[in-house]
Amino acid sequence: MIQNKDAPAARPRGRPRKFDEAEVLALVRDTFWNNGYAATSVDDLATATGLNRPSLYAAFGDKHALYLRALAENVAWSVEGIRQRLEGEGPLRDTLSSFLIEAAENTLAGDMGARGCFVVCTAVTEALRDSATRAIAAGYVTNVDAVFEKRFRRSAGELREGVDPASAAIVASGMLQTLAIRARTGSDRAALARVVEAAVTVICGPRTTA
Amino acid sequence: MIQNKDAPAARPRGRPRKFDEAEVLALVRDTFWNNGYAATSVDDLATATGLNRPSLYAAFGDKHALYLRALAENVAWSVEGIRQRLEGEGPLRDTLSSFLIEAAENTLAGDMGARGCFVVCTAVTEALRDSATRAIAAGYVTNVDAVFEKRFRRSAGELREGVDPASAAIVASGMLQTLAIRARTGSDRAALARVVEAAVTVICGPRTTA
DNA sequence: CTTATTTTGTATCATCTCGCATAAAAGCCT
DNA sequence: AGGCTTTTATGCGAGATGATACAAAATAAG
Repeated sequence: MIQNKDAPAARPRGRPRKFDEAEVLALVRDTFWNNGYAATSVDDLATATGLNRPSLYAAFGDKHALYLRALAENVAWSVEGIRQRLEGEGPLRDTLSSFLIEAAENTLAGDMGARGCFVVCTAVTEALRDSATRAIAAGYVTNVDAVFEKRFRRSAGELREGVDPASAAIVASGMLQTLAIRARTGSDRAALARVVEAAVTVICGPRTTA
Repeated sequence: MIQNKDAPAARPRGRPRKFDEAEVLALVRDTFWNNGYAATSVDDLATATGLNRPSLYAAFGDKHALYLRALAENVAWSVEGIRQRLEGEGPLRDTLSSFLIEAAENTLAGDMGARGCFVVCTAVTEALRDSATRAIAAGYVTNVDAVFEKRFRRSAGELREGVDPASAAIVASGMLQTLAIRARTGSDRAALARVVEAAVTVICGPRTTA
């Protein structure tokens, strides 16, 4: 009873790991994100993480399991991030606009250049051959739609007339995807800003509407 | 002068080819389209086309050149197809709606399942590492935007109030992309129809507006 | 018929890739 | 200290992959 019961896992048993699992997963995710699943070799992952292949296999399973894990975590993290950034109490137009601008900024990030969205720009390619990847990607699409719809339902009065929350959500979701695609294909910040402006306009109406 | 001057290339010189270049390119394109660039081996292409590797190399260059060629042709064909399908004289809403429904139908096609759009669902992944692919994909995005914008400018009066042709084009282009992404991740025909309906509504206004 | 030219098809080569076997290392427990 | 357990690190092996060499085949030109 002198021992605390929620210590940091109490040092398991054998030789301690030299890596942090979350950190390694982030590096793995970034590598897959940059190159896609098929073009990433396990060697690439080992180099990127500083681990050697057997350590990767022991900790996470094979390449496919590693990809699915990184993808699933990214989806969960991403959907939750969207939810949080939309929950503000201000005018819907402002919330949506600043959310999309921040999203655009995220798609422009990346150590090799604008990398877009992990799901949209890498998982979609694999989705046809790999049903597990497809399922996770489908979950992303569905959940993003749902998050937008829930938020829009709360402020349904601020949507353009005749645009129901579900439709607005589909459009917002689609515009989020096009931001990623455009960033990865070379669109610059100004071009993405025009995308954001267009999205906000069709969802909330023209700016000088008040 | 007895010889015609526009005969079918007048039989070049040596042993004749046993394949049609356009047919082979279509099969190559389908293979890349299904699996993406990185996951497609030259062996896969040889099997799909019925040619052997040396014939492929001799006729088209290496795998990368083959991909770029298939991609570029698909972009040109695709952009031109969009342009043609939008040029009708009827109400913009109807033209846009039936165009998008047909586009949705196309994204659902594919011998392995709904394959989406060649550019959006395969080239985007490679775009970060490969500048040639990125350039072609960027050209697709830019040209689709331009085609939509031109069409919308012609019927600017049928756009929702406050939505300029350029913004409408960005939204239409983005919704076309999301159709591809959704199809490839498993959305069914009904779900895509809702996407089309949402797109038409935000661009042309609610249906009962007349 | 012979020669030149081009394509086909088999075989080959060097490299990459995945996944694992094996032994050394590093920490716990008694 | 000695044993137990888990991780690390080197290395290996079967197979895939990209690309080419080379000879046989097929056709036009002379």
